[in-house]
Amino acid sequence: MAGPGQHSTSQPSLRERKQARTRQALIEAAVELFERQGYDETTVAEIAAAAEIGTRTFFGYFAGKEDILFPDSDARSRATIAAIADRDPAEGPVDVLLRALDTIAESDADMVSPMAAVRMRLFHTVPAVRGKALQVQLAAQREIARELHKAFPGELDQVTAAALAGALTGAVSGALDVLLGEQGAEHADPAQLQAQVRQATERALRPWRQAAGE
Amino acid sequence: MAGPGQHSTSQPSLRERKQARTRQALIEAAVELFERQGYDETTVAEIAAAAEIGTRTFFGYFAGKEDILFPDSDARSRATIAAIADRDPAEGPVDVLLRALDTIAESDADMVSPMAAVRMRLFHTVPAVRGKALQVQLAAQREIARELHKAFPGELDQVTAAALAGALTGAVSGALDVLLGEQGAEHADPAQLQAQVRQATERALRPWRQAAGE
DNA sequence: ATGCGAGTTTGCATCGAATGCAAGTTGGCT
DNA sequence: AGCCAACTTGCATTCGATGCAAACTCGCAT
Repeated sequence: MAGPGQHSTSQPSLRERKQARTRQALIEAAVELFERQGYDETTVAEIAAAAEIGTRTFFGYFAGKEDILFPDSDARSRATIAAIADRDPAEGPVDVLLRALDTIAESDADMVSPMAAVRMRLFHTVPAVRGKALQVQLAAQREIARELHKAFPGELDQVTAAALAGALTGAVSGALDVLLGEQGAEHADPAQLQAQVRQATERALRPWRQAAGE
Repeated sequence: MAGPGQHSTSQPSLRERKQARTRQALIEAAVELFERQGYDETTVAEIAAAAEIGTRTFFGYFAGKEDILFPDSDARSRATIAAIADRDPAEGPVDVLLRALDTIAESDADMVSPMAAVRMRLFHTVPAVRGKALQVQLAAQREIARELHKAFPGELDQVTAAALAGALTGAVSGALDVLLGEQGAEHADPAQLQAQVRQATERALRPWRQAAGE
């Protein structure tokens, strides 16, 4: 093997601390460079050099150039799954998902990170980044579908659970696509943004509230 | 410019016929090679050679290696837009979308093409192909959202239209992902496959059907 | 029919992402 | 101290993708 692998749940060793620092340095260097020169104009070699590691080593930390824009890519699905986990017995599937959506919007520090802005701009301009982002979304959607089916075995079979998960992520990303795609998205008020997403999603999923069980 | 560009609506000239043949030859050669050797093991040079054109010329016909798996990528959005166009005045947004999705599921001859099978297998194994497929889907979704908003200006603002388009396409693709993603999808005969697609779509859209008209 | 010109094809050179390989180097642990 | 495994790094290589300039082909007006 070539690259570092994540480790135990115990105290971080010197090695792990160093790797974490290197990883962070890579991310910051990349964001900085992407912002200044653009994505295609920045080479992996430059990023590695800026983080003071060998070019070859970069690929030990990230599988590809795009991947550096999606560290902790499964944060969203983890949050959703957590929301599903501690659900109220009275809640229906759609209620749980909408609550998860609220939870994410509140606790998601990623919406305001400097990287998020860069990522969003590159999403609209660089096909490779768009492709990667959509793959991350699909992975999350699949994970959600699986947990959803596990949490509501009687109510949702696998296909229906997948449909619901797809409907949720599709609705949210669709709304965000419009809200953030328009110019001036960077100066938007997060709270108002969330309200709009919430409202649009709720309307799109409304039929599921009653019809969830077949 | 380097590559050929599509032409008028009139009679296809000799030039255009040749290009169409070359394009088709490229597609068939690529599918054949992908099938036999796998995607990563097939180089663009091989595809071009099999179609008897220079390697450089390939990129005049397709922007990248993945793109050859998605010719006529906007067929779906065109069909949807057509369905939206000739809607009944009494139909609501959901009704129109449901009808559009039905039309697509039925008239989509692409589901049984030899390429479709290869494409589906590669979707699950090759990240680049998966990314491209998702981008095509997103493009269609956006187009649908735009037309939907245009068709129901008073009823649907842009955000809601996008959320609705995302929810429906997400639900269908989510259901298909589960139903066709499991093993054995490749060995099913076309008729059975088509039936499965129909069933998945049906179940994914059921909640909206029951609540249609609102 | 002839020949001009736009549209195409192609080879060549180049760049950059990505990977295998084979040393080196470093940190963890006894 | 010293071994072992994990990690780093450079080197060579493959392949996708693009710019460039020279050939070539077809459509069309004369």
